[in-house]
Amino acid sequence: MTISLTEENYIKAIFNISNSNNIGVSTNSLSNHLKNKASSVTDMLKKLADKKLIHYKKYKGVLLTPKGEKIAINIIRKHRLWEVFLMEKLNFSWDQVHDIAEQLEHIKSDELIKRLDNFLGKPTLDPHGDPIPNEKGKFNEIKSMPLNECKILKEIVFIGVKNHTISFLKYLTSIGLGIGDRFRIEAINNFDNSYQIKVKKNNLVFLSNDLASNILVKIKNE
Amino acid sequence: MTISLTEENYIKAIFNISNSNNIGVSTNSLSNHLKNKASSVTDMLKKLADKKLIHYKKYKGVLLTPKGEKIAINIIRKHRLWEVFLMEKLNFSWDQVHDIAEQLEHIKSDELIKRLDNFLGKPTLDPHGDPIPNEKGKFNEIKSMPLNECKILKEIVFIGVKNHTISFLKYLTSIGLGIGDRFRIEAINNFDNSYQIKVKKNNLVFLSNDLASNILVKIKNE
DNA sequence: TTAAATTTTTAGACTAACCTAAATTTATAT
DNA sequence: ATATAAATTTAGGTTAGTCTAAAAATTTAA
Repeated sequence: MTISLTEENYIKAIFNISNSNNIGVSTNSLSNHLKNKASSVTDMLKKLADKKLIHYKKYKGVLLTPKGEKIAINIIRKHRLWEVFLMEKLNFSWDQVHDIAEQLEHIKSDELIKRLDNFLGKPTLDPHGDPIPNEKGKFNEIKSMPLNECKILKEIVFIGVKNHTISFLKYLTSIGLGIGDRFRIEAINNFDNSYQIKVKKNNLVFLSNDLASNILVKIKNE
Repeated sequence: MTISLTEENYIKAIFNISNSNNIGVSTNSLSNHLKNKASSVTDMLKKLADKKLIHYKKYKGVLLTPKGEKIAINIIRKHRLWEVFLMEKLNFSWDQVHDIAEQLEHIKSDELIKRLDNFLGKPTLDPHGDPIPNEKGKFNEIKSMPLNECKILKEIVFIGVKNHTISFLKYLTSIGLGIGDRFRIEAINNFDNSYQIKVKKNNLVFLSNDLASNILVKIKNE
C-alpha cells in the first residue's frame, strides 16, 4: 500500500494532536492544524478510514489504528533524525531545522534511515529535546515539567520546549538558554507568577508565566 | 514562481535528453523517458512554455530557456551532491545511491545545499564520475572517451560510466573496477572488437564492445 | 509527389486533493 | 426541553496531472 505525502501529513497531524490531548481528534482541530477547510478534512478522513489507518465514525472524531500509528511514529522518527543531522553535521541552528526536516521526513527508504541513524550515533533526542523513537517505534519518555509548575527556588535543567516556533526558539537563544543548560530560579513574582532566572554567569532574566509554561525542565539530580 | 515536483522532472528530462543529443527534444523521447503518454507530455509542455521555462512550437520539439536550464542544472547539482553524501558519509555503494538521490534532489532549500556542499568538501565529481555543477551552474567538463574508441594497447584510467543501470554498475564492481582505477588494455580482439583488460592484480577480464562503449576512460598522463 | 507510416496534438474523461455553500448533526444555553 | 450556535458532513465544483481515442501534422518511402 502506498501512502501519499498528503496522507502522511494527515496521519502525522492526527498523531500529534491526539498525543497532546489524549482523546479523539476533531475535524476542526485537523482543519486548523493543516490549514485546510473542514470539508477537505472530512474527505481525507474517509480515505484514511478505507485504508484502515484511522478509526472514524461520522461526527465522532478520529484516532489512529495501530497501523496508522506505526506510520506516524516512523515519520516522526525520520523528522527528528534529520533535525539532528542538520544541526550536528550541517551546523544549522535549532530554529532553522524544522522546515527542512518537514520535507526530508517524507523521503522513502528504510535503509537510508537505518544508515543515517548509525551515522549520527543513534541519538535519542532531537535538537529541541524531543525523544526520537527507536527503529521499533518505542519512545524513551523523559519525565519533565513546565517551568511554571516549579513553585520553589531551585537549580533546574532545561530539557525541552513545548512551543516550537522560530521566534520562541530564537528568544531562548538570545537569553543564552539551550537544551541541557542548567539555571537557577532566583525569584517567583507572586503578583503575576512570572519568573526571574539566572543562566550561567548571565544577568537575571525575567520570564512571563506564559513563557515559563513553554519551557520544559527537570529538577537537578532527580 | 513555484515549480512542482512533476515540472522539475520534466525539466530535468529535457535537459538530460538534449544534452546527450544536442538537439530539440521530441515529445516521444520525453514520453519514453518519463514513462508517460505523449498526450500527457504535450499538456505539460504547454504549461512549461507558459512559464517561459522552455521554447515550444507545436510539432517541433522543445529546448530549455536559460531560466529552465538554470533550474535543471540546480536539480542535477542537488542530485549529485546527495549521491556523494550517501556514498561518502552513509557508505552506500554506487549502485544504490541513484534512487534515493532522485527523491532528495527535490528538497527545496538553498541554504541546505550550500551547507551540504561545504560538509562534503565541495566535491566536483559524483560517485559515477559525473561532474557536479558549481553554485553558479558551471560544469567542470572532463575530457573522456568510451573505452571502445581506444584502438591501441595502453594504460588507462577509468573515469566514468555512460550507462547508469544498477546491473551494469554491479557488474563493474564484480570485476573490481571503480572510478579512478587504472587498468591495462591487454588485447583487442579484431573479430568482434571485444577487449581484454587487466585490473590491478586481478585476472584478465573480457569486455564486449558494447560493454566497453559504456566505460569512459582517459589515457594515463594526458 | 503522393500515399502510408509515424509523430504529435486535441478532445474528452478520470483521480487526488482541495474549495464554497448548503444541509445535517451535535452541543449549549436559556 | 427546545431554540440557537457550533461542528461536521454532503453536494457540487476546480486544478494538476494523468489517460484513451481520434484528428491533424510531419516524415518516409515508393
